[in-house]
Amino acid sequence: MGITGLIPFVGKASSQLHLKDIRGSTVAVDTYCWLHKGVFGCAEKLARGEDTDIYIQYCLKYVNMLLSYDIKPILVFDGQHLPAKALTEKRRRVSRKQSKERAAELLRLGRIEEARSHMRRCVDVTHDMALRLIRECRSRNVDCIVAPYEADAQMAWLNKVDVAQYIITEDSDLTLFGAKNIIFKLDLNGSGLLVEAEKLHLAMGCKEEKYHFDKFRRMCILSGCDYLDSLPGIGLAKACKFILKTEQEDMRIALKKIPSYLNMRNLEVNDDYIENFMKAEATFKHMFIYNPLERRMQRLCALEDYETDERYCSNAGTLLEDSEQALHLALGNLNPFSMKRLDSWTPEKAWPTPKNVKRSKHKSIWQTNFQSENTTTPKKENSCALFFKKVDFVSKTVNEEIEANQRLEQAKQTEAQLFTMYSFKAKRRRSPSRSDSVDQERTPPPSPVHKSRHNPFAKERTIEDCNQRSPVVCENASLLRLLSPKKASPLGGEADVKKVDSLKRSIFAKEQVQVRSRFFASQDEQTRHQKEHLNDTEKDNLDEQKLGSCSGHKKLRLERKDFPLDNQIRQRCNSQKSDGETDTDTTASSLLESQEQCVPSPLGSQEEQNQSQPQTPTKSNTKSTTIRLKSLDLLLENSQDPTEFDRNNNDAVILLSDDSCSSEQRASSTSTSSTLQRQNSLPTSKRRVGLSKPSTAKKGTPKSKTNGKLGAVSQNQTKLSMFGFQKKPMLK
DNA sequence: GTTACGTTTAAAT
DNA sequence: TAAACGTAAC
Repeated sequence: MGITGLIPFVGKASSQLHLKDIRGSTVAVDTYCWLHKGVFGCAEKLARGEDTDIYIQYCLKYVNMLLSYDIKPILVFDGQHLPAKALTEKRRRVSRKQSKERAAELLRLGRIEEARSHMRRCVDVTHDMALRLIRECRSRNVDCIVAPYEADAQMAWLNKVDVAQYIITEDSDLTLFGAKNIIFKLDLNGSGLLVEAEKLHLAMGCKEEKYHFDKFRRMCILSGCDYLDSLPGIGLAKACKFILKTEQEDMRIALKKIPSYLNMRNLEVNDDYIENFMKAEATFKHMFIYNPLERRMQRLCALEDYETDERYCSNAGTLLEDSEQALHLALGNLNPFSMKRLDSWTPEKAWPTPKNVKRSKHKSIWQTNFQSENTTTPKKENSCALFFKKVDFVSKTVNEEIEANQRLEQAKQTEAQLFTMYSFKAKRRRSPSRSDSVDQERTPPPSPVHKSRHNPFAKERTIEDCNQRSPVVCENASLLRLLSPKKASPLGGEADVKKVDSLKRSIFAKEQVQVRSRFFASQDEQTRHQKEHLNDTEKDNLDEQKLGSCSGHKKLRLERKDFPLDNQIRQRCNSQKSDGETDTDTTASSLLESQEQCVPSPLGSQEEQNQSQPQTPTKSNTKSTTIRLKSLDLLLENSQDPTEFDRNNNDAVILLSDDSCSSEQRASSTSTSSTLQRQNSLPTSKRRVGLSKPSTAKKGTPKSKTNGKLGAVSQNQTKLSMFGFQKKPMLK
């Protein structure tokens, strides 16, 4: 039941959280929440008495999700019912029975849909069902514990002693047990709502120095909780008002002042209510839990801690004298209601692992040496990040560069992790020189390197290279390869792999690459200053004018009907292209981008992606040449023949900036290579690849204004939209 | 503005 | 089952 309206009430103490933020931690899970949701999917089968494991599989999905984020789950189950909740449970049983009878009746009448609705209401989660899940978890080395009474108290204790740093539940009652970090509404994408106890004073509107957790708990009890109904007319708001007003610590005295403090003269606070209030408070403080580290039952908080009179603890459970029985109850071997032995599992015995079951490597709370090695809070991992070199040729100072380098060094330790995050399930084609390249990655060659001033992602070239080889239009090997694989990679597939490796090195190891979601740009100072004095329409006109006159651009059109995707990639793609991207004149960027959207992201949640794309412009903007390394990698990996791109006639448009080019040129795929070759004669400093709309373009500009074209870019402007990683740079 | 209460909706596949 | 929502009463 929980506290009505508590989650909205604690809004100021809550924040969105993703499981990736709590890697390496341990969470206690209110497993009945998952079981109840899982049961919903197979309620009809269960109501008919058919065997199903759908609810088990549903729970295991969550377990696996947690494990995938290197989070150790401890599944906590409810134990015996407290006397205080006996009435509630009885009501529920009656309600379920009625629902079952009604469902049967509706089925007889042929009203299937209505019957289904009632069938969902008549299914209960039994301990047998919980035991099935416990058995599955045991085989996966995932810890489970059955609380002597309420799972809430057990989880709060695990949180209190720091065995679990977070708690996953849907029950707002948990906050009253003193849990520190609670995750509500966790979904299968890994997103949830974190409520932090240390911020609860914000929700109450109380100064931190005047706040004590007891005040919050008393407020909640006053507003009505599982163990005590509220006084008529008292909700969270009024309870909060009263608690903040009273200075009296002794609630037996304070509660009598409610009518006068809240100006509710007709309200009666009798002795019964006060007695029950004291009992409710004691229940939240002193309920019995099981300590798996010391293998004994104990109270959540000792009575001495609060100098609580034991007579108020009548709803806080009783101590099981038989310690063996208490242990087996906690292990899940006993039915908590009948105390009947159902299983004989012990943590000491090595149990065989079923085939195809992957065991977690986390240390079990049931291991005797767990406490000595796991009592410290896991170190929060440094955020891994890539940095991008902000191409600001005017204002960049040496100090800034040093700072950026320092940040890069700090980020390096997590590069390996980052590579893992952005790796693909598709098998990587390993080149024979792979090991060499890995070594090189660790110890970059000390040779003098010529770095492009315009393209931070450009492949590094030695000075000798610059002298010997004719300059290429596209310094980015991957992009060039995409445009013209034959010309770009005369050495064949192996050379391409090397090029990509080198490209990666240049991004991840050498260059300072700040990752932005889709594109990054250095603003052309001249254009920017010019635009500052113009209104939006004039800005757009300026953009169009620049593009139209093509004073510095060359437009290449690669006629292709289909993009080279192997079946594996195609299967991942769910036609997520938006309307704007389904034009027949689809650009290479949008094609790549639409594919990119289909590639499973290590980040997962949409919300997070939004966060990581603070400057993501409108669709028309993102349609610009945004080519992601991941896509290129994927394409390269999945294309056995480097010339495969040519065989597929994709429709791609790439803008190239070139002062010497005075008019818009279009070239078919057959002429692309020659066009690129002509570009080779251009001065390096004037090469532009992958131009996109300037970031100063008015957000949400109607497509008609820009005519669906890419934005104008002046000759000094470098706007590369080639590697739009989704990882948000998070630096501390 | 707050509370109480009835109704609707989402939960899963 | 509980949260969310709408509405009426105070």
